[in-house]
Amino acid sequence: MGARRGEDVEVVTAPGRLPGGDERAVRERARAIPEAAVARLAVYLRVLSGLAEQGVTTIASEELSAAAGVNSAKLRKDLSYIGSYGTRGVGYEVEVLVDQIERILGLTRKHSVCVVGIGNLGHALANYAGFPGRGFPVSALFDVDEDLIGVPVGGILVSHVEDIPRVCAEREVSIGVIATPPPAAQGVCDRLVSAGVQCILNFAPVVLQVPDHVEVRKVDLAVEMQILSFHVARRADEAANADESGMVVPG
Amino acid sequence: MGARRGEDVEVVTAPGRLPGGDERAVRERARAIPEAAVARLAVYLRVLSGLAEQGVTTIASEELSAAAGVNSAKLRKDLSYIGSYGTRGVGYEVEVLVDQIERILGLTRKHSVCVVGIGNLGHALANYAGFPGRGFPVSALFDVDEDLIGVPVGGILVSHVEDIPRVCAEREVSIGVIATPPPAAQGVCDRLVSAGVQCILNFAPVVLQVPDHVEVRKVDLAVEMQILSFHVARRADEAANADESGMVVPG
DNA sequence: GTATGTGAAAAAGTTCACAGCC
DNA sequence: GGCTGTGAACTTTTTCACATAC
Repeated sequence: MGARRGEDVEVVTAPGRLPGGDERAVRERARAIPEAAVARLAVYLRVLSGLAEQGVTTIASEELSAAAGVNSAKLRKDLSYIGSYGTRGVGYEVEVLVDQIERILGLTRKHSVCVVGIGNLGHALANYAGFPGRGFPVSALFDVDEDLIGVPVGGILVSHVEDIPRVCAEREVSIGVIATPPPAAQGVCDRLVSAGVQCILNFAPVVLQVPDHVEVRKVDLAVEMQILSFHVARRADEAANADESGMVVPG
Repeated sequence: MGARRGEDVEVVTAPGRLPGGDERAVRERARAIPEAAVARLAVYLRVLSGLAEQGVTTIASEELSAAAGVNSAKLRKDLSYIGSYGTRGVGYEVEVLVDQIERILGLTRKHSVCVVGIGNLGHALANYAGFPGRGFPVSALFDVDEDLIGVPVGGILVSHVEDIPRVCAEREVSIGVIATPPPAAQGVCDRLVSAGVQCILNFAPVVLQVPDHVEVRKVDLAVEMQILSFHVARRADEAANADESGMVVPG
């Protein structure tokens, strides 16, 4: 990522420092993109794809950031993590950004997905044909319900949860989506992990315990609702306070 | 690396700084619970409710934090934002924490929810009878499809999107859930806002534009998948690098 | 003139470590 | 002894502001 620097700002290595691990740490850090920035890059990508479809070829940070709901400094900083692809005085070429973000996010390869738990939600997920933002083909479905096994959902036959290891290996599943009832989630997770799945998207309201090398992201409806509830409450408080211009709060 | 700030750089207020709004800002800050902590409080609440059901009456930060998937210092800090309800040398009373967290999150009152867009996902959401973590009754459903209007889903009749203002007012909806196709989302959002809904949970892959007083949270499948994809890719990179530096890669 | 890219400052969030209380 | 509560240290993330390039 050839950000060129006039001079090498040599890190004046303190003389007593770890010799071996240091360089690698530095390289890793240089390569590292903040987690928060990764999430936003995905958003920028979607906005950019939309723009490309509309025939927009060039865009300035100000405009792109507005469309993505962030401020322009943050957008530029985020983009700077992946390289320097803009033109000063002009802006960014939409197509270039799309390509670069896709590269960074690893979207140049396909990631097979399996969905475990074909209830209401699992059904909905399986039917998101090809999963939002193509590149994530759903290639296996699992449930424990005998009545569902062998039934096609969104074009894929449901397999039994017991077969997770075999089926996931065969179909090279790299991402597992858990949409089971809470009590089943940890067990399913363990099976996925032992099947070699390294990334899990968890919709079950449970905190999954996984080994370090497995990445879990969770989507938690109850938590989201409660956060909103908190904001409703706070707003009510603020309104009350504004009213009184100050003092409050009994235990 | 030498940038330590050992001594108190006394904040000699630069004479050019805003003096007026300062006090209020300070007071607000003192009262404020970090956004990140709010999300975790909701998780603690769930874990605690489970414990209470199992008859556990007292728990130490170490154990509770393990169950919630965070470290104990963070847990204690988070709890400290809502008050001091623990006993040194002992731990926390489960019931007390449940009550206090519920109070802070505003769960002592009910929040009526409406779901807009009764497709696969909306259907699943509407059927989450009473919504995860009771206290969020679904009290209205909306769609544009004439064939759906008047049909009961999860016990509630679907209304037309045009009726959002009237129905939301009647049923005192305080949280709107958007599960429409992307192109419809902003329009629906505008309607919800004009109906006085101040909190929105958005499942549509669009960045919603709302006035400042409206709180939006989004659940974005595509983004979640892409973040996982990023981690798959990074892992692959790391494996390649480790290879280079002579490490043994596990199968 | 205009808009990027980026050090440096500020803010937010996390972890440490230990005084204080049981 | 054991565990909470919390200032202080540290880390990460965001914002500022401007040199740099077109």
